[in-house]
Amino acid sequence: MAEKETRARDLPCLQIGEVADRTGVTQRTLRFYEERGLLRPPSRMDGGFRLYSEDDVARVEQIKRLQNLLGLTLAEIKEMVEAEEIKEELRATYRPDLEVDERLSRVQKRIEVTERQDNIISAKLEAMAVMKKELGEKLAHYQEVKADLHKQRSESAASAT
Amino acid sequence: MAEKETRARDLPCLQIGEVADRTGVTQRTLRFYEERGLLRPPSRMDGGFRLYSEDDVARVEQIKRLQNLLGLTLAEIKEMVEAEEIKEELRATYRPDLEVDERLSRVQKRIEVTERQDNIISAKLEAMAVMKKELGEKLAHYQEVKADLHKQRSESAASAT
DNA sequence: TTGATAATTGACGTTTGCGTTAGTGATAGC
DNA sequence: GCTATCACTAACGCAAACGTCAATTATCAA
Repeated sequence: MAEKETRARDLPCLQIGEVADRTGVTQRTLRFYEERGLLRPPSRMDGGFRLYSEDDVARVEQIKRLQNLLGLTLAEIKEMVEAEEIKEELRATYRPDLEVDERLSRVQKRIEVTERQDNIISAKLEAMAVMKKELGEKLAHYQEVKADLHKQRSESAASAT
Repeated sequence: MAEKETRARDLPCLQIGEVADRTGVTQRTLRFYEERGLLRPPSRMDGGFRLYSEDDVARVEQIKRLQNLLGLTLAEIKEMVEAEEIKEELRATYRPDLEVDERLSRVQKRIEVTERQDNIISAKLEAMAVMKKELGEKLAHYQEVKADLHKQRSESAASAT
């Protein structure tokens, strides 16, 4: 049953326009990502129209997060999403016993990639926390200056009467 | 005395090469930032060599932070550092009383810019925190899978004897 | 079946953020 | 005064990440 749900999620039924609308990127961008290997070549309708799945949508969103939040290049992002490919490959070709070593090394690879992402995020989070603190202090200072100036103005207005 | 220190910090005495070394950007980049209005045109030696101050170094570092952490474009960064200009202008032409309104509106401008930065940072921090949490869960999951596989392997090894 | 949309490939264009010469002048140590 | 750096301007170059036609074909609703 879990399998059925998985299949339902993977059922490609979205045209490129809808994916574009939902993810906020252009059709051009979707084709571009495909060309660069960031998205797997989607299945097609008889006429050749691309058909995307919900998984593909999730993937595009992930790419955008890696771009916007971490500032990674598409080349770097490609490396990371390739690890996702391996996951799906693992799930598809589920040959349980014999190749345990192979599966182990792939899980290991995924662990490494995930740890790298985590390191990047952690470093950025730290630096940004520092920056936010400084900004807060700055703001407080300006607010003070502003209050002073307001007082000055009202005083000089009072003395002018 | 505070004024003397400020002047000491502003004393331009660094050549472009040293600034490049200290900030980790190239000389080309420094000239480029100047061209784009991100750095004020520095003073020059008799022969025309640029002379930077410590304040300039700090500015370059700030630019780099805004680029790397927030992913802002140079155009956006320019807007922000222009507010810094106003600060220095305020400090230089310290005409206390008369133009209180003018000073108020400039402080107000700086407050707005700072708040914008703060908003960007806050949003990013939040999104990144979510991402970090997800990554943590992912990692935990993989570790589990890894442990399972290890167990499988040792078991099949045992049954093979 | 006939428009009105929506998608396809291919190719060239654009912006950002610098890199990279090239040719010339400035500074400093010996 | 020579020479080894260092810096100057000007101009062209370039990779990344798409944008923008153009010409053609699909899909779908009426």
